Amino acid sequence: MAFNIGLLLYIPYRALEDRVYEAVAAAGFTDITMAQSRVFQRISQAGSRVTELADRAKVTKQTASALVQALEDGAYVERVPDPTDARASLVRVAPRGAAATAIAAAEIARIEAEWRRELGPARYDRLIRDLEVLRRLTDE
Amino acid sequence: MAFNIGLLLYIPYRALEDRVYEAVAAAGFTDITMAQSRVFQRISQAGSRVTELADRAKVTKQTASALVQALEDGAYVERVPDPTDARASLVRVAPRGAAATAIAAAEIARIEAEWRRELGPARYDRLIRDLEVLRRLTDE
DNA sequence: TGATTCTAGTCAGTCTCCCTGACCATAATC
DNA sequence: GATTATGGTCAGGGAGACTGACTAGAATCA
Repeated sequence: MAFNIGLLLYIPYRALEDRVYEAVAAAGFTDITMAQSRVFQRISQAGSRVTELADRAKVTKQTASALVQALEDGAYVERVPDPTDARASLVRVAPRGAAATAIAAAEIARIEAEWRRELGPARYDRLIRDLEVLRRLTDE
Repeated sequence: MAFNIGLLLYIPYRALEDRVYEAVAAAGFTDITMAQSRVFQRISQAGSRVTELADRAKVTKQTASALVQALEDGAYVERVPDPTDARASLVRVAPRGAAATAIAAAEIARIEAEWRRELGPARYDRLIRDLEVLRRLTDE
């Protein structure tokens, strides 16, 4: 079986996501889904609008809206009115969301350490830089 | 916004998949979905069993079975009885599937050429090798 | 200013994906 | 020969994501 670059990107991605998801669930955050976390990851420090999250996660705003609603129901995020636009609201990470983020970050750090050990630090850092180039190219 | 390695893998992957999907659809193969193509990609030359495809694509065999059924309905694959096991059948790529594969492969080649140009050939090849290491590590 | 157009977001409906649980038929094991 | 394991399907359900239609407020422009 020949692996194209797509699969080479996808397989480690999927493995990482699965492990993070399990770690977060094991810590008691069992009411969060991957789709929700993909949106969640894109919330900026100052708070993000639903439309903004939809664009970044490349889903429709209806989908983003439903995912944010579920995150809000689970107390992972909170919505506050946007002071600059009465139509909009800002989605912000709530304390419970921050707690889950900490668990996820710890697991990601663990995985990165494993991968870094496997490839060697220099090669790993280079890989990150190269992927960053592709990210900029494709994440317009 | 800080990008963890997960997002750095996911964003280019997603961009590539979207482009390939669009190219395939533009060539007239509009009745195929991404989930179907993820299973399709894992069919080996000699034919693969449904259970095997499920394992490789990391979905349940029920899911794989339904996706193979849809691919069969669209004439992308065909199922033949497995001569070595009366319970099993072998899923094989059918002519229409091969035609769609050719379109997809051409688009992937185009994207790879762009990425190779962007990174430079040596750096690109190195990236592929590094990703292959991660793939082996995570695709047990 | 007032009318038009644009934008943020929701509601409703539908389809696909993917899961769990139950089950059947054949194969492997003891 | 009985039990257990494996390949696969059927049924049912929840989540994700889409399109289309709509409301409220913002921006534009005549």
